[in-house]
Amino acid sequence: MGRPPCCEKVGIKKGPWTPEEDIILVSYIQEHGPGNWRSVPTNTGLLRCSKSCRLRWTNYLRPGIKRGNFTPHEEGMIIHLQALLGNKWAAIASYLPQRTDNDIKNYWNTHLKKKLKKFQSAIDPHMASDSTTSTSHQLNIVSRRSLSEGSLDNMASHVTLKNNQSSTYASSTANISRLLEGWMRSSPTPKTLSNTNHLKLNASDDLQDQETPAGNLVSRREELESILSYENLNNVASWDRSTCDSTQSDNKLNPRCGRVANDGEIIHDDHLVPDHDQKNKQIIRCESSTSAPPLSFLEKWLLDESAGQVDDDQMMELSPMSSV
DNA sequence: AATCGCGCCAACCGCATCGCG
DNA sequence: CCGCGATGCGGTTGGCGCGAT
Repeated sequence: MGRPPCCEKVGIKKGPWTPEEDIILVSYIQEHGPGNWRSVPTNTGLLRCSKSCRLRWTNYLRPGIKRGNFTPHEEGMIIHLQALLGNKWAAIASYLPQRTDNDIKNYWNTHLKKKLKKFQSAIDPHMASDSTTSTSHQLNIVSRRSLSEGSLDNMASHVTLKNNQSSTYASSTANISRLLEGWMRSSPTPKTLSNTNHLKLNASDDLQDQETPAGNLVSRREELESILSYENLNNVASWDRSTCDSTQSDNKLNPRCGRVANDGEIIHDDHLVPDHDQKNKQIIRCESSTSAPPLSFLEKWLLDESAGQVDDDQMMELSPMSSV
């Protein structure tokens, strides 16, 4: 016999919430605070299961939720974070505090997937059907431009134009890197990167052994570019993402299973191959800092990339929200 | 005006994970 | 360490609205 449904109790109401139910729930939470959802239906008299109450609160009634259209910047962030983290909607949502994971998930499924398809067709018809080409990698290219230029639609037309200019474009990592490199040069906030070394497409590169230019910013950028490289992204896509579970509110996000020191510096645990070992999980999960935690590596990078495009309000949004 | 098809999104379902005794 | 209840998360569904025919 299978597991009984969560809300099998007779008399439990399902379906859309009424304004009256919303009011009851909100006033209860105002008084008692969110949490202890099990007791909410009993204490309020709501004929809803605890899950339903929690979902209604977190996805709809919670204060500070922004509804309506996603901005191009939000779009870019979602695409980029999705490429890095996969379908970890809660983790992605923590970087867009005004959006719920459900919202982001819906937006991804209804809008961004389609846009990606459109983009794939534009960038290379073969690529779109080539299962060996990492979707994450394509998305990273898209998202970085999207962050910089404002929208995915612009990106698709940009790439179409680029393809027309060069009929020899092929879905190779080299060409992809060239595309990315071209963008890096045209980035609104160019950085002093080593021209020869700033795209690393070999997953066997040992990051620890690389000589990096002085300055954390540059080394981190190189770090990320390595992460974003084709092979590494495939790795990221294939390993169990839970090993870098960023849903823990006090963890620093580190896409490559390193540790993030309090100053934001990445510390690699290269011996920690992604696996299901719980002990490793404990190590991989990054230590939380004390008050006013520093921006994570990824946040800094995102901020950096979109500099000049992001207004102050959006900047504020970049801090991962502590769980409610 | 009626019907159909489709897109969107709130909500559900079930598994995973956490936390406590 | 283990079991169990509570909570979190992500995939999926169903209903509503709207445009096309």
